[in-house]
Amino acid sequence: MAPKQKGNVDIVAVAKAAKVSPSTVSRTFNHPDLVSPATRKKINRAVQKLGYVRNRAAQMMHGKRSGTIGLVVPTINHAIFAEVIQAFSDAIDQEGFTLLLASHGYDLDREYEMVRKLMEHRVDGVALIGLQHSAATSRLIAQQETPAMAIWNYTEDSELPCVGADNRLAGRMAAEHLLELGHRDIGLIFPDTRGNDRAQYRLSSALETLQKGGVSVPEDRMSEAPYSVAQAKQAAIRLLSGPARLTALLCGNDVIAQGAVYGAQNCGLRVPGDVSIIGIGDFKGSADIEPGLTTIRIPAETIGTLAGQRFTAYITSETREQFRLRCRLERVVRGTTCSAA
Amino acid sequence: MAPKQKGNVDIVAVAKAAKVSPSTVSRTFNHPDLVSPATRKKINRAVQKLGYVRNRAAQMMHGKRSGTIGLVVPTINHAIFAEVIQAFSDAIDQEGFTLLLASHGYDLDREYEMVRKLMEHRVDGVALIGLQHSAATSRLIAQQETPAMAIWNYTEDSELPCVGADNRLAGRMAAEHLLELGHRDIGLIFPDTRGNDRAQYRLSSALETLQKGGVSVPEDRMSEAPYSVAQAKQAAIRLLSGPARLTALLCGNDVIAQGAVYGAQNCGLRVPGDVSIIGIGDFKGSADIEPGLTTIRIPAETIGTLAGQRFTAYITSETREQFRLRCRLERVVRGTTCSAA
DNA sequence: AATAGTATTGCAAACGTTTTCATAAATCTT
DNA sequence: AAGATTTATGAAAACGTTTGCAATACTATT
Repeated sequence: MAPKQKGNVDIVAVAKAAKVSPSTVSRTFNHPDLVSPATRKKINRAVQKLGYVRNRAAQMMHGKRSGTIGLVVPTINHAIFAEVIQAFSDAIDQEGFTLLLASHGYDLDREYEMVRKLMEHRVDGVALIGLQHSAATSRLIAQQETPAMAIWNYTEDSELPCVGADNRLAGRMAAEHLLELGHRDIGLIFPDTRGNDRAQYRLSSALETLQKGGVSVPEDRMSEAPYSVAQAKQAAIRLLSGPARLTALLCGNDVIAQGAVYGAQNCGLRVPGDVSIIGIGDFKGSADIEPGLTTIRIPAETIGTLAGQRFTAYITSETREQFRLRCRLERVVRGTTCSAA
Repeated sequence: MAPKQKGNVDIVAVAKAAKVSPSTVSRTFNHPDLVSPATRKKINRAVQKLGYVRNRAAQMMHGKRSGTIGLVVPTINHAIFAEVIQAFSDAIDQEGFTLLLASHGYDLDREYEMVRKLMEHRVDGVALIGLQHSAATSRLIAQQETPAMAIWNYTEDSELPCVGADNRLAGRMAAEHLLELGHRDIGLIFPDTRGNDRAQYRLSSALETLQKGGVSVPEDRMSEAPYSVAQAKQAAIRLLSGPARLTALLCGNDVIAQGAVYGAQNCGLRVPGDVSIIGIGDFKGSADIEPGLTTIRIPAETIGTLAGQRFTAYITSETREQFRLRCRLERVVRGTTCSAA
């Protein structure tokens, strides 16, 4: 059926089969209006018969766009990033772009390597998670004049165009919620903040808000946990079985919060009766656990979609005007928080 | 610091800056042993100064590999695929490849489009999830002679090289577990099996095993649920509040199983006291919920890593000998199953 | 029926590399 | 110290496209 010319089906093979010149074949793809319908039909038949597939690398060499966008994330294996990646991928796919994906495991030096690698493939743009990046990365982006953007975090003075949420506000909202409920003895469980501006912002603003509310959080009420339910559970147990009688736990993200819920239950404490727990993120599944997790919702899907749409528009436009989109946060009160005593 | 030649830093710019010919520059990258140390140093300095970044598209035009591998998944936004993608990405990255990722939402026609799109970018190989694909997809792969492999599912007679688990066995193991515990009234909740051979295999072999064990599962004990805790919960409630007095639920994957646990609890049934529940997959988090989910573990990370390693080896080898790897399944008994009454 | 357009096609250069071949310089033979 | 190797470099062709320009074949105008 498909005669496959030992794999070397290129535009000139098609031209030969259709008895026209390569130029005409090329034009049929790129400017069909300049080619007569009859010729077009001949060419399409030849394309069909030979199973020709366009070679974008070769096109690219004429200043055409590669049609790829690079996305560099800390990790793929994460409810929240998975959701962003999916939405971003769908959005750029809609515009004919393909996703080049790389992850760096929260290591900013590896992030640089990944960006470099993507640039070797001449991506039309590179999207990064968060606004904190190594100087080398910024220099590289500037030097190559590759369009770049930040996803997930928003600040009004960001260097890069960005689409995301205000993580400082997220930390504040979580703290305010606990404050409003009358909690004074509050523990914090956060991930390592190095190279993770999202967590950094959340933590510092939560702390600040609590302070302003007259609540101080000494060292022994803070704990660090990686992105893992099991380890967060351990961290919560440590905190809750310590000397301080905590009535609330503020967690850096929903996975940690989920672990904290199990940890509290494990200590024989009822949630929210004995201890209130709030997360940040509203991951898929946070609504489903029992009791439903109270959290500050960050609209991952919306962010991914918007980021994809804006970025492709940015890339294809001539003007290249900066954009900064702040996505609204939402306090989602479910079953893991209630007023203190 | 970096003078950036209006973005047109190519190999001849470097050559000019280092006062050598472009050939020598090229050689410095590809066959450094053929160029004198002194010259190499000059060239590296020029590269540094101009911020030159290799152009793989241009290399590719000389029969060099593109250095990219395409991965087409049903969806990224899925605990289980996210884990595979991460592991696969890391494994191929190790070998210098970059990941081109696309998703099709369980639509085999869209899968074809995605494969085609990846081939336009001349990926060095394309990995697909599962063994069931449209005829068009298979034809395209054969015609283009692009190395291809299947991830996640294993059968000994697969057309494509594959790394995965035997999903038939998974279904059987889950059914056997319930049978061994003495359950006779068993309900099934599975996702839509169209275009999803993993679910198909699991379902049919579970059904078959139950049958052999003398347990029949009439239509009204089967329910369909998409990949969503909330909807699985509803499906479980429907099943458990029906006329049949079910003592066990066999779920097509862990997300559904988790929903089923909540559904059972919602019906006032204790798990596993009143109803046993088993899932398939052992997703991240399945161990953490309360009670821990009994499941058939499919080692996603191992599969992803192995797939990446084997595929890159396959691609870079001359011989191209087929490979088929079956990853071991494991029955993980946690807290959601116990013997019938 | 001759002229001026217009629609369609082909030629050839260009894109940024790699690689074969040829050449020049350095080193080794004896 | 002359030839024989070996080492280091450069020139040019090739890869698969796109596109500006030139050429040809139509069509419309008078």
